[in-house]
Amino acid sequence: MTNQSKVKVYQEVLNKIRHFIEEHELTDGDRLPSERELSEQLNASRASIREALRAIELLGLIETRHGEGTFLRTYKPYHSVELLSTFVLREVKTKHELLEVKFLLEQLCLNQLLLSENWDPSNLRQVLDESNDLHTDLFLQLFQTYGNQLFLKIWHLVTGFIQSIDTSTVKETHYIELINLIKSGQINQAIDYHASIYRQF
Amino acid sequence: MTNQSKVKVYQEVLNKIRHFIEEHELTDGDRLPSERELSEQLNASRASIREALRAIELLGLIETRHGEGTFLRTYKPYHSVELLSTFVLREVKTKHELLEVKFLLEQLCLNQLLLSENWDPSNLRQVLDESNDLHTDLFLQLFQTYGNQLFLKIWHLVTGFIQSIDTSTVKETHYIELINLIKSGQINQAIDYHASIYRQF
DNA sequence: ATTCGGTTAGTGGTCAGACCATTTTTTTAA
DNA sequence: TTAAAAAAATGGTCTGACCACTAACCGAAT
Repeated sequence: MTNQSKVKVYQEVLNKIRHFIEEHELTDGDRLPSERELSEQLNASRASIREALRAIELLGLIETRHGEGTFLRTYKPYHSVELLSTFVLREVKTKHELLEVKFLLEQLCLNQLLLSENWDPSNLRQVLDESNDLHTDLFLQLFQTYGNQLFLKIWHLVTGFIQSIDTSTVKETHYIELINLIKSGQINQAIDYHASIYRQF
Repeated sequence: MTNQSKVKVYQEVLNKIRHFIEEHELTDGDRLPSERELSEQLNASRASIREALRAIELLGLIETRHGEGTFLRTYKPYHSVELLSTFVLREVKTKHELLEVKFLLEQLCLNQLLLSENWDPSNLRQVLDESNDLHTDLFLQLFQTYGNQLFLKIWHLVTGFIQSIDTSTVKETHYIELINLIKSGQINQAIDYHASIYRQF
């Protein structure tokens, strides 16, 4: 007898929905049959249909609109990252590791920007003047400049976690100095300075 | 009036479960309260509880055993792979972002190992000989060697998502070469070689 | 006292049906 | 013709029921 024989209804439903999408060649924005229709067509209770839909909704594969229906949606792999991270981090939540990863990501971002030829650091918006959290807003802008959404998302996530367990802040003057180094094009010095800021932890 | 105001019950439940896990410091293998208990404690119907649990089950965060209960489980990014791949094959931009982040994380790992003085690359286990996925197993070992759990988990997460949308593999010989470079201590060359592997994408 | 076997309580798995909230469509009335 | 009202369709949620599986309990035979 096989060990993992029992396949749950909602799993079956997922497969059938998959096939349905392939058969009908549905793409982004297209509407799936209603939950009640699916219930009949796939021979499962509406509760099971919903369990399946809720699962792929959390994955970010569909979007539901009350009163309208269920729609395919552009897949965003990092849709559920927030949720995942909370679970993933439950054993790992040491302050040191968080800070280290955050630092490494930021340094990596600076390095990558340094390597890209068409980056003009002087374009950094002056909006930073009105910022309450210079560090976060500065790197938010840097990550956005680099352009990789996932990269930004991961950093943002780590940053959020740190702020929830550690409220210590760094003197603003440090970041003003860092910003000046960046804007004047001295990226290597900026990277060193950035590292020095973290060394105090 | 806000547009996305309505938060669904199952999403609330997910948050509450998250908090529960953190409060009670549950870890892999620990049991969650039964669905009926959760239903009472979290003030939601069992149906909603199940929608939440099914969702994170699909993500691979929990495991349910009929007649026993619901248990936390080591996160397995490979879990929902087949499902995702069918949905995801369109939309290339995110794939590129995923690959880029994966590459950057790996390069970062190599770089950090290079910087650490007490690392002896010759200690790389030969177990890799029996590997089905040289790349993954190699870097799994490297990340473990570096020792930052969070760093490893993030990489693992990204890797899992990538495998769900891209089954293309790289010739084993490339990794044998890479491993040789690492083991012989030529880390800088290894980093270059690693980059060259990714350039083909 | 020990062991075997059945009973029972707890748990996840599934379903049917009801009602609400929101949106769309249809019908009705001005 | 048009605007308001009603109806239908759809997702959101809850309740209660029943089944299948597991583990713990308990009594009877050894």
